[in-house]
Amino acid sequence: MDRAEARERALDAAEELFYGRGVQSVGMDDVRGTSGVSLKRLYQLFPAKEQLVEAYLVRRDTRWRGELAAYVERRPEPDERILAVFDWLAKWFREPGFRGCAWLNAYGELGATSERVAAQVRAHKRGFRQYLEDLVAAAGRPDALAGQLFLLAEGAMVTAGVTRSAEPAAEAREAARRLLGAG
Amino acid sequence: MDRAEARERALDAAEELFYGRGVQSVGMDDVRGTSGVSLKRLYQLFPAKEQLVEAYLVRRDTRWRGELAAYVERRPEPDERILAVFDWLAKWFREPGFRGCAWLNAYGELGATSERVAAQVRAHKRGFRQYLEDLVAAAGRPDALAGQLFLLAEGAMVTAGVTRSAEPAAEAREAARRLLGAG
DNA sequence: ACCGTAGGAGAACGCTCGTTCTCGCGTCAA
DNA sequence: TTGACGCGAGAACGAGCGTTCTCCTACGGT
Repeated sequence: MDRAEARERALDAAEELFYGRGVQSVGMDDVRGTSGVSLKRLYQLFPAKEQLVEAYLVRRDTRWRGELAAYVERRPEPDERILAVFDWLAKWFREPGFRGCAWLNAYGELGATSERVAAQVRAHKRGFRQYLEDLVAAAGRPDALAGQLFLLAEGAMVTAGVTRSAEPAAEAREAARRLLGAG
Repeated sequence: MDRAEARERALDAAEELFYGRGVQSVGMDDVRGTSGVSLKRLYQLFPAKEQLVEAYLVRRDTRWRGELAAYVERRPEPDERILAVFDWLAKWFREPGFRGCAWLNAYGELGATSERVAAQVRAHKRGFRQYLEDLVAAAGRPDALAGQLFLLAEGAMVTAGVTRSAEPAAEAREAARRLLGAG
């Protein structure tokens, strides 16, 4: 197992464990057990747990936004693309093991104590919001709409996480549809 | 200092510390130091830290929803009342020391490990949502609107917490106004 | 064959923190 | 006055865990 593969395995384990059980209730020893990467190697790759958390959030951010964009861009119409964001959320919420937004969970746990984690969360949310702004601009809609869609999406993620239901995605989609209709 | 006063002081300290720094980074010894209530007394009043957290969330829920209702009910018009919810959020977001929604923060920190805390969070959100449903019904608006307003409010709280800005309240208010206008 | 090095397993260390215990003082009933 | 009790201060205990260290094995180059 070379360095790159060890890194991937460590991040796979970190993602599964941190997202599923929360960061603080997972020890480095759990990451070792799940990944098969020894503690020594883990600390060579990530000098401290905080940096493993950061790397987990970075990698997940890339994949999350990539999958969203891939899904959305299958729709040809600009207005359809905007609504597709909420369809994708619904699909995500229904995945087994869904436990809310990884970044908001991490922020609740570590935002007050880790500046690196807080910065990652802000970067992810900024990226998502920027993506919505791009979709809104491409549809020739007013800028202000993007912020409103963003709030609907955030509310849906948080509510789906707490209530363990996919329903908020449909509610948010309907609200978005009405905002589009009225705009 | 009798039992009731000790309880209030303990909860005052718990609220200040848990909300300001997160639950996990505050020790029972910090609560003792801030409240002036001895550890022995604290453990008489709350047999475990988890129950102090629970009591903190319960008491804050009562006050939070009470203050919201008091603010909203100063407006006579039903539609105005709905929008007043977002004005109140804006006021809350601007308070010094605002650090996001206490319940969502607690959920991110403890939702995965404490069923009691998770239940309190769900109860609080259910109560808030029910309040919106009442306002919507009183305005003669369709039920579905309440869920949409709820998502806007949740999105605004979460975004205001992460970005340390009151702006999301105004964005959510504008979206709500448009949903009302279109409904 | 031999040495140097990398890496794995897991013990060890040090700190934090939830919870309990000890001790000593003040109070109040009889 | 005395003795039982409640309580505060803070030490003590024990578990969890991030991080480092020790020891041993395996292997690659000469």
